[in-house]
Amino acid sequence: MLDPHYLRNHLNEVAKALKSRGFELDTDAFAQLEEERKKLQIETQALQQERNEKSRSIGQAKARGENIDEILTEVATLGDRLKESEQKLAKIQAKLNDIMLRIPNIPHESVPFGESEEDNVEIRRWGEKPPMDFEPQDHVDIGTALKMLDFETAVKITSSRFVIMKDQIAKLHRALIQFMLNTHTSEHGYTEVNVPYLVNAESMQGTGQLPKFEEDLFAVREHGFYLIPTAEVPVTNIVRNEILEVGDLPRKYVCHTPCFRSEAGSYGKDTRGMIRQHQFEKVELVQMVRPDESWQALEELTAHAETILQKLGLHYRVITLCTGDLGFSAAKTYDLEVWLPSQKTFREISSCSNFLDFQARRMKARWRNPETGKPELLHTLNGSGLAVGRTLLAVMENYQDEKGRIHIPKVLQPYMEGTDVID
RNA sequence: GGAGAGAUGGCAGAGCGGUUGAAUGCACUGGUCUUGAAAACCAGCAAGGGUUAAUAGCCCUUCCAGGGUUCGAAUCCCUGUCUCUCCGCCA
Repeated sequence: MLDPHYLRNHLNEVAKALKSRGFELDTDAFAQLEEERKKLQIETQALQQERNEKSRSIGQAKARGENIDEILTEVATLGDRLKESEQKLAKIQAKLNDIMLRIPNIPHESVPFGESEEDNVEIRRWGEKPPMDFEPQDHVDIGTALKMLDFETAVKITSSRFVIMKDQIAKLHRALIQFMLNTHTSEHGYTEVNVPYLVNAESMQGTGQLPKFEEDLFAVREHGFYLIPTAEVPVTNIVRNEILEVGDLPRKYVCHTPCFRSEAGSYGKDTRGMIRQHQFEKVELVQMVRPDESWQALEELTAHAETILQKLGLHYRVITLCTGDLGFSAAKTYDLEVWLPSQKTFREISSCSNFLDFQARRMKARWRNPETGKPELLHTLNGSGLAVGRTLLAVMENYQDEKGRIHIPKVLQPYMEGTDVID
């Protein structure tokens, strides 16, 4: 959520910035609602003040043993007027709040302007394409031939966009998780957490999935829970409604969870293989930091995610998302894209974002600034470190040989009990 | 799932329907004392919002959440959520 104060006073400026990411803010309607709110709020508070004063004088008169009939008649209609005013105000505040919750974050000034992913800007590359003097297969063909990926049975059990991993592929998948968690905890200073996979609506609102993106989520409606689309939701909400002391910052969490996405609206997109599944696993990095440290934290967090790709020896590039491709809550996002030989292109494997105080304001996540002594909103960041399913297929494709075998990167071999090739 | 108890400031913990936004302790901040620290003593210290140029005043809201009773609710009533104890079930 944007700062309501700031929005009110810089309405046109904000509207212009939001337009760069394709969001139209109806400034006239907002300004009018805001004016109404102001009038009603002043009126309501004046009535409340009057009630408080009269009630207090009744109490005092009674204590002195005086007659209170006169004051009581004065107050007779006050209750009804106040109630009416309060209800009107509540209604308009709810309306404004709903609007506020649906306004995306303002892109940071360093974010390149653009309309779609076409306009994203590559900022660096690492590594090289693996040399292959044969036509590379995709992970579906490799995994199916090995009888270690089974899409058909998963359809029987559930539906499309699910998969069954078996044997050495399942183990490789598990090895990747362990490797990522160990790297981030031992080398990057993150604290490992294990969190609920079902969350309530407040948590979803806190990180920005609700109210606007309900159709992207799976829900357990009879309990009012949602399946998490990313560990970002439960992990970031750890600090919801908290005031952290300065010594408690930064908080750096790493968390492995399954992620559940309905993929509404992506019909026909990436239908083959494990690129886009309803259920996939991810190791997520989440940071809560002092506001003056968040931009540096974004660079560090991105580097932490990159470390995984580097240790795995996977060729990748880093891009800055342009204004039009930016996610709802993010002020700036770097995507890591890994090379996929079968598609002869780079595909997203991590997304690292600074949300500034956008999520923190929704969550009331604060820290006590020792300079002012007052609670202030903190900044939140997160990034995949990495998406495990996509990393798995990147390893399968980049480390395949002409016989359809998969060679295991050195760093993973200890997690594979010494296995160096899957065949 | 059944029975009972509870939910108050960063934490612990009082609180008669009427200056209670809330005693007290801890923590924290400032000061005195001290070579320094500790201790002791003194003082300060909830959050959110409105108005405003203002981090000045003034005002409003908030004692789990949502309703209700009342001129007035932390205090009374109803509903929900959560926590704890016991029983049942269970990885």
